[in-house]
Amino acid sequence: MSGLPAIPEQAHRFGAARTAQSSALLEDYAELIADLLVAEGEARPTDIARRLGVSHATVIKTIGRLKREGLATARPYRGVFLTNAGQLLADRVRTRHRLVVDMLVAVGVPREAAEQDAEGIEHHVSETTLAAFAAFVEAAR
Amino acid sequence: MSGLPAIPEQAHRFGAARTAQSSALLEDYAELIADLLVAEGEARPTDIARRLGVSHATVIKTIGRLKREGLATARPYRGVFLTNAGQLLADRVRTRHRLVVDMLVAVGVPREAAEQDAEGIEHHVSETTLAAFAAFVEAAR
DNA sequence: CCTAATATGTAGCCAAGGCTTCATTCTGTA
DNA sequence: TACAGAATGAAGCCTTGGCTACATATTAGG
Repeated sequence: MSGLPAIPEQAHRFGAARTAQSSALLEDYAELIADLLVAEGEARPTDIARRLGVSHATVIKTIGRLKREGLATARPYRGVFLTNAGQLLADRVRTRHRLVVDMLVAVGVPREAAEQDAEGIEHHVSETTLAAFAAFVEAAR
Repeated sequence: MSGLPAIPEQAHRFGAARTAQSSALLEDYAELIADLLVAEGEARPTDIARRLGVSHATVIKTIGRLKREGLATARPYRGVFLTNAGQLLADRVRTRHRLVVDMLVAVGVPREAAEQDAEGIEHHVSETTLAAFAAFVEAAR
């Protein structure tokens, strides 16, 4: 009863967590780029770098990956834009992010800690879990 | 009101999430090794590999890192053991893991999804948030 | 309109965390 | 007890996601 999970079960869980992690960075970029486009009208590598707290070179390299994955477009010195796929991703991520924060707050987590922890948690919330959060937050209002 | 967070604020959040991620793997290993020691009396690289769903070579390399960080000891062909620091980490991680699962279940997440998502979520739950979870789960019982 | 400051991009380095391949050591059983 | 099969470890490769340093392009002020 208190033992370990079955091996295939446990291997699958860890594998899924690794998969989620590998899309986390692209999700963060998509959301941030979308936010910058709304707030500032443009998304420049330098601004992205400042907000992520990394060097601009790192950002430029990652933008290349976003392009390879069909999520963004960018021309030299002209800023970054999202493709339809990128915008869709950003929308999903933003909705999920808000819901995670709301859920944390609803169970009593202080706002500031909720905002902080949501930044990492959000990437590991499945559709099933998200639906449960939505129902819970709704009921708690 | 609906704009972006302040830059230092946001950079700090992303930075903290990256830091949390970098300790995630060691936390998983510590917890799994502790569980194997209890359940089987020993923690062999092959068993660890099967449960994580990675190759044994990857595990052996990571065990080297655990040793470098003072969390584990291992002699060739003799299995892996935890140092005091490693055992402490494992205990903390296990407690946190259970609490995350319990909280998810308490807000209505199906058990299976809760177990799955907790595997990724747990690494991003701060002490503050953990305390709130504990209070919430307690009250919900 | 020139020039200094800023932004962008390129190159090359590093560690982490995967992998496969191959050599070596155990170990259980015929 | 010998040996086949399983476990272990080492080596070398790959991608991600960081970094610094340097070169180039853009832009804003005087």
